[in-house]
Amino acid sequence: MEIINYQDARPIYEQIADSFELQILKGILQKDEQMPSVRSLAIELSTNPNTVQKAYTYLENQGYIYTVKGRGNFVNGSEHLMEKKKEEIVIEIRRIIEEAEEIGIRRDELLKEIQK
Amino acid sequence: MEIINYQDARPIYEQIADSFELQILKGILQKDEQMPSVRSLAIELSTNPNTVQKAYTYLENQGYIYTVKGRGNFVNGSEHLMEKKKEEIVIEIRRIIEEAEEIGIRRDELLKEIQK
Amino acid sequence: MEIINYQDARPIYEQIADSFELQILKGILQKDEQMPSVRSLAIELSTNPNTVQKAYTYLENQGYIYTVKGRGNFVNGSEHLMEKKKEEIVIEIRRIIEEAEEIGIRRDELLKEIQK
Amino acid sequence: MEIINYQDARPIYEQIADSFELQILKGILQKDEQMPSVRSLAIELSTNPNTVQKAYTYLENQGYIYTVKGRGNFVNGSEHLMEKKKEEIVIEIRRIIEEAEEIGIRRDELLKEIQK
DNA sequence: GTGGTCTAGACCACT
DNA sequence: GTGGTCTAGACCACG
Repeated sequence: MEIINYQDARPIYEQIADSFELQILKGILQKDEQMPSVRSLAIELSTNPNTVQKAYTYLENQGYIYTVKGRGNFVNGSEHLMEKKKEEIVIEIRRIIEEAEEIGIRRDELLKEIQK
Repeated sequence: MEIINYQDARPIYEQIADSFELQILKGILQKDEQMPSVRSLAIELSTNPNTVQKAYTYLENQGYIYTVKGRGNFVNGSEHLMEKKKEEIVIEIRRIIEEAEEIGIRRDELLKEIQK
Repeated sequence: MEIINYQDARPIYEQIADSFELQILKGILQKDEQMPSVRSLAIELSTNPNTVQKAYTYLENQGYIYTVKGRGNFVNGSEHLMEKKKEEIVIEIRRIIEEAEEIGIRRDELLKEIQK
Repeated sequence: MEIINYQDARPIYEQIADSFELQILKGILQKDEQMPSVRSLAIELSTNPNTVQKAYTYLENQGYIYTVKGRGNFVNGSEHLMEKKKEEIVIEIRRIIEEAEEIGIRRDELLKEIQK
């Protein structure tokens, strides 16, 4: 899997974080599994350790991983993270639908299109 | 209507562009109506003319307005723009749903939540 | 006010963040007031812009400030931040008292001492 | 009792030290009782002997244990340690309350919340 | 000029 | 070896 796409406008650290978020939510990375070390991942992705560090700090703030000093970063359990993510997605879709309604696109029209 | 919200993380030019996009799609601004001049709008919004210009350029690229040299900027017709926008929204929602399915959230679960 | 204390074991960015958190909660910095720019504060504190940036990012995540791209950082309103902070303090004290009870120090003994 | 919690952000040596501090203050470990050897504890906790040694050094500095060269580590009496600990706790809580007062949270408000 | 991101390289605490 | 922090200096988007 290619993690970094330089064409992508999003910052590198965000692409890295998103990639791991996805792997954790999909269950590819399991609870308490060790993440690649900051340094090794930096080399693998041909990027700077600080950039990887920033991604990991973000993932830790979001509750996806936890850090053990001197040992490394490890994956957190994903059950309630999945619930949180689902909630976010629902809110996101609702927001888009409401914006659409504001410009006169009817909700049922959209839902019909989506269900196709 | 307040056009610029500084709490909003989006860049100013984008907020301005979105605001006019909305007004055009809603029909508040009608076909061939003249847009405020870059300078006057910059003063009204207490912002930089460069910022307004950037918003107008963006709106022109998106097909919402057209420029007549020496005369100003004018609104394009909104019929097919509305269709285009609706298409974009449908694609956007579909993309989100597909991403959700990738991490194991079922489509019908989401749709049930949305229709609440 | 001296913001950075090199004897202090806490990282510099945290000391900077805490200092501003305090100023905002005390009302010394008011809603929508502009924060010092990253660069100017870095010079003033004889530290690196990245360090100040890290402090500001932290303050933004905690809801103390907001960023306007190209303009600077500004103070958020502190009303509900104050509530949040008070909640945190209460939880912190309760935690300490419970730990004390575990080793046989009675709650009322402690409270009597505190009220002196 | 689980001594090490890797989810906990505190360093391992500190968690080990705290755990023994608690056992001594609770009286589970009695005066002059022998502590587990550095090596055996390291094996039991699946951690590094250096880490256990660091915890023991810390406990010795705090007066919780004493070392007899060639024989091992032994528990100190806990009577005056308890007094010292209680003192520390009171000071800690007072410090927090004073900080709260600095940002305008009233002492009696806090005490009311705590007693709930 | 302002913040946001990134690189290169360093030092420290912890294991 | 591992993460966390910091410095010095650079480039980009935004206004």
